[in-house]
Amino acid sequence: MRLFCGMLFVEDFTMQKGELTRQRIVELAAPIFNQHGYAGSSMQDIMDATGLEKGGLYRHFASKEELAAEAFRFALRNSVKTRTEGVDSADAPLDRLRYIIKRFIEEPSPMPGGCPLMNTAIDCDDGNVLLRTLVLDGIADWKARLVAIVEEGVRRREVRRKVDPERIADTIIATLEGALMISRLEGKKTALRNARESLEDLLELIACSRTKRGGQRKNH
Amino acid sequence: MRLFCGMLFVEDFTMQKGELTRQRIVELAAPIFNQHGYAGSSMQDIMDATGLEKGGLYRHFASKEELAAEAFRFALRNSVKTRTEGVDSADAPLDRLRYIIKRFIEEPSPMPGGCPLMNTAIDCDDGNVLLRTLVLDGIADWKARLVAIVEEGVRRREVRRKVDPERIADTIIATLEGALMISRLEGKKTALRNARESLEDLLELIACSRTKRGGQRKNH
Amino acid sequence: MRLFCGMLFVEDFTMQKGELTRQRIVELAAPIFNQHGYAGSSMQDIMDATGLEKGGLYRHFASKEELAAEAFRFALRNSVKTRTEGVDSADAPLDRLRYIIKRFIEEPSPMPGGCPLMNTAIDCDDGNVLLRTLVLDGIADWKARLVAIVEEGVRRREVRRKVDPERIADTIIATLEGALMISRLEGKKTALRNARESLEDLLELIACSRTKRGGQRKNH
Amino acid sequence: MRLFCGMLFVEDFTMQKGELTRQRIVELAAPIFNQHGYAGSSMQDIMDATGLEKGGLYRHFASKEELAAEAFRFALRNSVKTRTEGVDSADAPLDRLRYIIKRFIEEPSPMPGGCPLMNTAIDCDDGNVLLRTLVLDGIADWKARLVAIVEEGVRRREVRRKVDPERIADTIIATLEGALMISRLEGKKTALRNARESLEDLLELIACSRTKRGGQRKNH
DNA sequence: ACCTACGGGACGTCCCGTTTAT
DNA sequence: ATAAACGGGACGTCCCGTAGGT
Repeated sequence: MRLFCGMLFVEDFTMQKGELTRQRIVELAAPIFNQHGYAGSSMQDIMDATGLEKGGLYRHFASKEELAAEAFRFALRNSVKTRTEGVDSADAPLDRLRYIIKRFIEEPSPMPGGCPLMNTAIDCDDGNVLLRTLVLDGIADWKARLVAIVEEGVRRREVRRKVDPERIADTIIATLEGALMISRLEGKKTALRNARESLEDLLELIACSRTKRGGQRKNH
Repeated sequence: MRLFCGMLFVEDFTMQKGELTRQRIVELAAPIFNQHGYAGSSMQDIMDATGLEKGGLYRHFASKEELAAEAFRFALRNSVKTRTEGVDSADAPLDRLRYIIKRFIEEPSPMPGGCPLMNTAIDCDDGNVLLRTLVLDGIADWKARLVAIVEEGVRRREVRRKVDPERIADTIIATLEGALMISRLEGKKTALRNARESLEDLLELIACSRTKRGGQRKNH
Repeated sequence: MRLFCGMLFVEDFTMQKGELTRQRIVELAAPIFNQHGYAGSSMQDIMDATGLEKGGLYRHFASKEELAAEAFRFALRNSVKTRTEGVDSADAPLDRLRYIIKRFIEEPSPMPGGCPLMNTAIDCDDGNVLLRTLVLDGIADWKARLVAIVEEGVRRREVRRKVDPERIADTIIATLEGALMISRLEGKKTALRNARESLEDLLELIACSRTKRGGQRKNH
Repeated sequence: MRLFCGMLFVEDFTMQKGELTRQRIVELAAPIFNQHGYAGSSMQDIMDATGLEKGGLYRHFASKEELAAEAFRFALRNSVKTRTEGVDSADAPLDRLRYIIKRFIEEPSPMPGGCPLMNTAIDCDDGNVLLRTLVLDGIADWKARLVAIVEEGVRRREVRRKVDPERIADTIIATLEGALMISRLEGKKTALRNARESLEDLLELIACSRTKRGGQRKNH
């Protein structure tokens, strides 16, 4: 039996009906929590979406919080997958960063409600410890991935030695997430496109040889 | 009677007791809504914070939504005020931008819970139309302010002619807000400081004479 | 303010909205419990019937059991009222008994589901102490009423002195209730009509002068 | 293999273990359903009584409803058997009726919870079609038996020609069942005894020669 | 401005009837 | 025949936002 489990195909000959139901619940709950937040989503909403009753839900999850955590994990996995799909098509580290930025702008989130990381980061600003940890991990992962690429760039002499990889990672993440927020609010992609342009300026700035593409740029 | 003076409501000499109470409610409700979101904040929470009973609250606000709107207005006003305080100390447009960025980093938000704009933008992603409009206005104001400064820079020959002021505005806002989010999540200011550095790179990039400060920069 | 409260008009200037709602719940719950029994009726059924939510119901009744008890009281009051309406039109005790029997046959129960006394008697055969007491009281009341009429008949020399009033009361109640059960089951009134005829035979038997109507009877 | 002998299923020599278990389940389930009704009895109750697990139960019965039906059949068979035992000791039709009435009063029901017919009649007043049919059949059987006796009485000139046998049957059943209900409720046999006396009056009334026992009666 | 009443509805527990794997 | 798994749904508690009365 071949099962789609988040971003991975998992071979599991023993997966039970209950496990499938659990998966289904998670998949349907994820967009709800992502759109309305933890407090703004009710178990009734999940019941409506899944067609299950209370009993069916609570058999698979001990509490709303646990379900929300699972749903977040799923949403994050999905987002990461979409955002990183095809990165390997580029070889040069800077091109990989450019690809990632482009991908983010073009396919902001496969999950209704925007970026699960940002949504949940803000939603769980109060007590919810579990969610908070998960978001923190998510951000750390993302940052690590970007840092690795920048470091690889330095190693390959494509990126200047003095550049702080973490600064670049932070900046990319911050700018993209912030722009996504504005973009969603305004209902148009301008902010995202503007962010992309500025980030590409930034990449050029940290590149070893600036002259390569600099002359062709249009806006400055 | 309330008088709007600059960014703040100032009590008139004839302000009634009721009006004062209303003001007090708003001030105490703002951090609550900003921290826990609309759905996550209850009238009971407001009661606890103000020491008033429900009836007392509903005497001043027709509904929770109205109170939340008022609270958001207050929170936004407060944030804007804090962030723009002292901008006039700098004269050159680019310096003003630098000042604004520095201010944001150092005094991220006087309102517990972070930036009301971002929080509310994400919180009201679902139905809440009133709040959504207010946030949109808030972002537009902020953007307009930044655009005006960049335009002034162009006029003064301090900023290159080809630069799109809106792109700069979008980038600054996006990067600052995104970095604030990360910063709050991580519980340390690194992300904000990194964002600042990158934004200053950006400003230098759009400045007419690059040579001025470029040589002194440490990281590239 | 004039309120219909079960079988009585009650003058109550202070009756609140909540009390009205409570009344409404009872009135709508009574037929449900009477039809499906205690275990067979759910609070959800009551919610559906009243249009209220859980909270609205449990504000007025501490538990399902309490609501069921109140509903039974209402159902019983209603039944008694219907069955005794117009008894006073007859003066002679035996005629009053005949009238009561006739009334029972013709208007077996105003409450969907049949006689609340019988239904509840059988339904609460297990633990439910509260309901059991109420049913017992209901039966006792009914019996007392019939006993009083028979005794009055004895006093007026209309009924033979040796007749045991309680036996007559028990017989009338038993026969009517039993016949009603059969009647409802069969979906036709034959059993009730047969019971009536037999009961009238019985009344004639205990009357002082048998000759009066005996010759005119058709079936024996 | 089961053999129907008189009123009971009797085990054949070749009866399998499974069939025995099924029989045992029915016997233990019958009093439970008879006492608490269909909705008030749970499969868990049956499990507790039989010591079987759910799977064991469902091996023998496709559903709760089927088990309840079987249990009712058993309970009814048992009741009928007890009530008719020894009727043949009397020869004269009226005496047989008197015997049946006496038996009913003295041995109201061998099945805990009272008469299965009455209990189920009232319990299945709502949807349950299968049970309803069984009860209807049960009543019809009983009535037929009584009608046959009365008709035999007419044939033997023991009962007046004009008497409607069905009326007598209906009256006897109704009165006995009604009295049983009262009796069980009150926790004493008075109602049953009173019913018996009245029914004996009735029998005397339909008998051809009244004089026989009339003079010895005490109460009128 | 307080206080209470009101009805809505979320959450979670428990157990029910049924199915499945063993 | 057992035992666990499954999804349904009942019950009841708590608190929410709101409305009125005082």
